[in-house]
Amino acid sequence: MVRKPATLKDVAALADVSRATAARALNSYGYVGDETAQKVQAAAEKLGYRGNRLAQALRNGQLPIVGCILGDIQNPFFARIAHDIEVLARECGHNLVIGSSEEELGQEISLLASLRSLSIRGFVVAPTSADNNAHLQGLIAENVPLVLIDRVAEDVESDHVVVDNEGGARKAVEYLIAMGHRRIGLLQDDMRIFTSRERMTGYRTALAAGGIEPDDRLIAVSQSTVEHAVDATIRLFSQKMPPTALFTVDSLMTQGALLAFRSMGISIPHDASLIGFDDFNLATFTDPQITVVSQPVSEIGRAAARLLFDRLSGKSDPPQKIRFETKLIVRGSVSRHSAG
Amino acid sequence: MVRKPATLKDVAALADVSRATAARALNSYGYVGDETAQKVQAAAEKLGYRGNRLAQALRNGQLPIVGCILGDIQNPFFARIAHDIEVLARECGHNLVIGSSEEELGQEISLLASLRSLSIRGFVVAPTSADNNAHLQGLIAENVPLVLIDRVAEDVESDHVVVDNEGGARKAVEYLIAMGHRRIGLLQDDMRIFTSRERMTGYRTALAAGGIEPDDRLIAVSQSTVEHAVDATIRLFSQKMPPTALFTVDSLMTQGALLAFRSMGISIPHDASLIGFDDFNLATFTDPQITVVSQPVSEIGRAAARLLFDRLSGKSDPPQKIRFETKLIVRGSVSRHSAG
DNA sequence: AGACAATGTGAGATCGATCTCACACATATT
DNA sequence: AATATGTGTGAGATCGATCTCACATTGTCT
Repeated sequence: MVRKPATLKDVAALADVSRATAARALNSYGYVGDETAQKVQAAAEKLGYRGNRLAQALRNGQLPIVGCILGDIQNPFFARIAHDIEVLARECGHNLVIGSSEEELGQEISLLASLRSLSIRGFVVAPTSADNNAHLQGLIAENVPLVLIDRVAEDVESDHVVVDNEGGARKAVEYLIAMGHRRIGLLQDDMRIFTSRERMTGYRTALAAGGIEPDDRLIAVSQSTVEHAVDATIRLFSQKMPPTALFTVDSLMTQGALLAFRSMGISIPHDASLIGFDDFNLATFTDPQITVVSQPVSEIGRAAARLLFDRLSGKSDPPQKIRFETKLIVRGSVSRHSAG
Repeated sequence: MVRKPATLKDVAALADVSRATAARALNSYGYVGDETAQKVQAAAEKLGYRGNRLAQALRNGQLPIVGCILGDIQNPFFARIAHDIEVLARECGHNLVIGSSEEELGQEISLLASLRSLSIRGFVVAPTSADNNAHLQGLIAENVPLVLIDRVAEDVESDHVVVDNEGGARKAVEYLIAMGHRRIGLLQDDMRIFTSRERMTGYRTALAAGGIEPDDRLIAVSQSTVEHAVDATIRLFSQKMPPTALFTVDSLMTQGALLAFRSMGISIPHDASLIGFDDFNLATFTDPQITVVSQPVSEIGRAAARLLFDRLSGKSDPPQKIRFETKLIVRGSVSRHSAG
């Protein structure tokens, strides 16, 4: 009952030619007689011959698969990117392996090792850590195509696609300052993460430009999930002198902050103002709608995939560094603060 | 500059033993002398030997990868499932290849063919079509482990994990009827999709039980994206006699309906009532909060992965069919309709 | 002493596709 | 007639890991 898939040998036997000839007929290279070619085609057809990509890959050293290591596919930002990469990979005859690092460096490393032993052709990685990247340097050293996404890793000379995190954060905080806020909270990820560092820098730069003394008590760190962000927000706003405005560094955190505010009875924008980094589907469904810094999510995955497939098809330019602009989208979650 | 990864041959050469012995030492089977074993270990260590999973797979016929073909990773429902499967796969030493069928049967078929030629060990599939499934039957015939998810395919005898779609839809519509609605709209997917059929059945059953004549003009079909759902909702509610309540069959459609209502100036629940199938993150962020039929999303992926890995480890029970219950979560998007 | 296990090791086949090489036969060129 | 060129085909090596088998070398038991 358990049919094995047909092999080239089977096809060759049925067509009564050698394996070499069968291969020539099916891949159309070298000399093959018309008649022979047709016999082989017919035999292949009849047996439903598909070829074994594993064997092919072993021979030529590479599997037509690209790997993608992201923080978490459940984050809509990464889901969108994964989707776009998959579409382009499919167009290029490749499949996509996905792994979540869950923002753990160890997991990122072991995932990468596991995928490398598959002789995968190339990788798109959103590195967990900005500076601990021997594993990525290893890829470069062995000439394995790599595109970094969303985040840059120091000392790793590869293509990358990022957005202007610092500028985006700066715009957000400058806007809050312009609206009269001076106690501006920051809800951010782990500082190992590149985007977190950059957004933090933007935050500090804007504060400095506004002549505001930074205050560590206004900064909360949390994992990038709705649940953790809720807790962090509650901690932040339970202080004696809570912030009057909050800047959150990604959309899951923005959602967490919203939930926290609701549970604490803090009304937006009356009791506190809010700006989030990264626009999200439902930012306009809330009342008021949420003011955000948006990034061109739909471009990032496509750009990364394009860079990767350029490399795979042999391009060997110096590493390309793409940086997309961010945009402040003013909605209704920030109110003017009359200085106290 | 381009180091190739070390092979077993390299290790054997460095340890000054044969390939066979090196393999025995590294995989600990057969007889190997202690001293020899250590020499080999040391050599492997030194060369950073990793083994080539491709070659291993070619030899034993299977690659430690499972494939996952879903409608669209961007749908949070599928993203969650993909994530849970990936976690379990990782625990079992497997990687995950993801493909989006984009609800196209042709794409599902070609994706599956492509993954099969990789000698992937097993599949989790959310089949696009309820009845056109020769490709899935082919898997079963060749004894490739397959778990269907979210949807069942007729005549495919395999494990599956679904939810009680019909019951969920029935509960939703019964609730609307109990609240006095009689012109109840349905916004659904393509009828090829299994869940769509079942939810439609639930809808009809509830109407029949309530003594309400079904009316095709109250039923709109749309692809499962926010954008398409917006259009479909607008068409539905632009009629002379629009519905007084709407039941949407998934969370993206629910979001689309919300957007459409807003753009049409229809206020919920005052001008129209709304229930969605599948709870979503932000259903409680809107004002009013959205009443939904929830399904245990976090269980589905895990259950499917467990079934798959049970098969992979040799279990050969008759196909298991898991069906999770759904639950009506009453929030604020349905109002009592005083019959007109 | 001779037979028989237990313990170690290596040579070579295997998985499936591809590619180099050598060989066959035709036709064309001097 | 002898050499070159063009076509078509098959034998066998290769990719890397694994596994069967055969062959050693010990030690143990009658």
